[in-house]
Amino acid sequence: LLQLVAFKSFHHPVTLADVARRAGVSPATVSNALSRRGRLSEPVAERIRALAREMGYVTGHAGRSLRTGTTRTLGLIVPDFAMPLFPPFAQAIKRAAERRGYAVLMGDALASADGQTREMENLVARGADALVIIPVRGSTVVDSPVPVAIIDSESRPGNTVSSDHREGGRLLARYLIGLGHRSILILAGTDTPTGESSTVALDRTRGMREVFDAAPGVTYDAIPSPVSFEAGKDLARRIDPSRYTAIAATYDALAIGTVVGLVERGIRIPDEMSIAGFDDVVWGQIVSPRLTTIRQDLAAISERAVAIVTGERDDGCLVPVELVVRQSTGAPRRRDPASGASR
Amino acid sequence: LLQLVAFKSFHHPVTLADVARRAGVSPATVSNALSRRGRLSEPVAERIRALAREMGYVTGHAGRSLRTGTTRTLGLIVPDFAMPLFPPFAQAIKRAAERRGYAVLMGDALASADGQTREMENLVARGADALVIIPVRGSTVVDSPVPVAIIDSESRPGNTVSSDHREGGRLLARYLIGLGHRSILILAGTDTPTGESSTVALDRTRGMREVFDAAPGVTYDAIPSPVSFEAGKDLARRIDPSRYTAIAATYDALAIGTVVGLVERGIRIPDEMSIAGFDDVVWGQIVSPRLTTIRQDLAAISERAVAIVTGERDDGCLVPVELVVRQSTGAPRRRDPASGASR
DNA sequence: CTGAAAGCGCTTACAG
DNA sequence: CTGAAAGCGCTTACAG
Repeated sequence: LLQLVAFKSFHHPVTLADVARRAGVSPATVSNALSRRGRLSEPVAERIRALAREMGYVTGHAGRSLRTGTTRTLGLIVPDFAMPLFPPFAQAIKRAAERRGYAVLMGDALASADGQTREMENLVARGADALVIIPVRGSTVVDSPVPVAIIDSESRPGNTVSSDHREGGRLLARYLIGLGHRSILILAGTDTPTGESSTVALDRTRGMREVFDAAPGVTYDAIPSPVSFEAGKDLARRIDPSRYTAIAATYDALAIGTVVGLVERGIRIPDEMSIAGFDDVVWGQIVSPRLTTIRQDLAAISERAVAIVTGERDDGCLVPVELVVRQSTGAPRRRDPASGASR
Repeated sequence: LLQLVAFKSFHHPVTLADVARRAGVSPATVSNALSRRGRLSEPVAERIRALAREMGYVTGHAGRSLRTGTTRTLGLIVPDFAMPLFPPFAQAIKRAAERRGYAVLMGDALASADGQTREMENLVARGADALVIIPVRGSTVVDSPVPVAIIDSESRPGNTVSSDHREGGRLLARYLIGLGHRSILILAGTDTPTGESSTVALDRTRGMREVFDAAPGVTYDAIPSPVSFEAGKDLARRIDPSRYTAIAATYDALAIGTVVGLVERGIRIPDEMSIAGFDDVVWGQIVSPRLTTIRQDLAAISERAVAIVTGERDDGCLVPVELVVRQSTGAPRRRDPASGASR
């Protein structure tokens, strides 16, 4: 238990100069053999590369950084790692970065705008070449000395990459109407610690409103709310289930809390109430019934954000989202059984 | 949407030499003012520090690393960020590292032993001063050129820091017996992709066996299994609920899957079946009923692992665990209603 | 096609 | 108490 594995072999790392000496050439030549193809005759280069490999040479990062002024490291700041959306998001960004030979330094804003700013300074001081930021809801991203890509909503000023949250709202609204719902409750999830509304929540709500407003015979209420699981449970206790046949929450955590709260009240889902959320978070597959949701394309967003920040592209984009139908939504069975149930 | 925020101010960073010039002293003196207290007269030092602050100087990491041979960066490798235990674990390790002025480079083994080895090489090449590894279940940690702290079980050879998983098993077993359970099913969670058993699962099972073996009138079966949520759901379909009054799974995900699977079969929890797990993962608070579990002290483990790897200490330790009672366990109501129900 | 030299930004041992 | 010098490990512009 007390023995430290692998604490033994703290060999001095082998340097370019070591390899050069053994190869009988200059360090410059080794460097050229390793990185700049075509500068040396292939046989010589290959001999040097083989030797380097055999000696276990790996490029010293500090030396390279100092010389090139670049670290090939990206800083990533997420709002809060404890929220289920962000670990898979971070994985996607890491993959996109690795494909380009970049490492990623993770920052966690711990759900506060100050934390976000602190992490920005931190990561820059650590030598991040660029930053990818998923901002804390309602926060402003301060100025940065290195390139920044922001992943948020199309409504954020100066934004770069975002899911088409508004279209997501429309997709969900159309789906609910198609199922036969005519009285819908929107849990807007717009309350933030800072008081500034989350543009993501706003866009999702706006998309739903557009569709509901245009649909004859459909009524809805939209109430502001925080976004957490707990908030959903609280709300579920106060909702009048006779007034609506469906609830659309702008975040899965909120939707899941609502599901759990309503189930505790003995309300059957989806027969008495349909519920849906946004983001396709893992929790949605654990709750019973499993949650219908709008899924973001994390891989596509990450790919673009990293491409921007590494200088491959300079334009942001709107990434399509997708409706994922599960068991928490269905035709209303209680109040308007006649109205075109689709199954 | 297309505009890049903060892309403007790519000022050349201000260097030590810049500050020195403006202060009319040598770079060495600025360095001394900034880092080595007492080398300069306080007024002079303070004047230089103020100037540096005003000029926005931050220590260039590459230069410092090259000179000192140290990066003050820790590499962390987790088995799989998609598993709910690891994001909060990573947060705890990051906090422990930050308290000591270390940044952390995150590695994700993506649930494979090869991935783990690859990440080790990666992080070392990136200049990690040391590594903290939570190994993939059933994997071996290969030799490393930098200090490594391993977070696993006391049964792993060469291990350094671990929760007292065995004691956790004992705690849970005693609790179930105290509730009145006499026929218990252990879901051992010992199957791993590599075929090597997970020592964590083994220790947990061992702790439970010890207690059950010593308790008169208690019988139990222990069946091997994988550890996922899906595996739990599958198992739940095949379990004969008349044979046991309680199920103890060595991981929460497995326990939660079992809960969901049994609930789908209409089995009432905890009246007809008590279920408990290990780790106190967030999911356990989303499932209904909420899960009784054994909680690890992530902060204490992380603190020690980081202390070891930064050279503050050289001894590992066994960290106590804690029973968290929630709604998924209770006195057996069905088969032996007489036997000392404790509530 | 190959090598010697300069220099990236720091810190520390040494000299004054 | 303060400064000049050396050097950490690389890469690249330049000279041969």
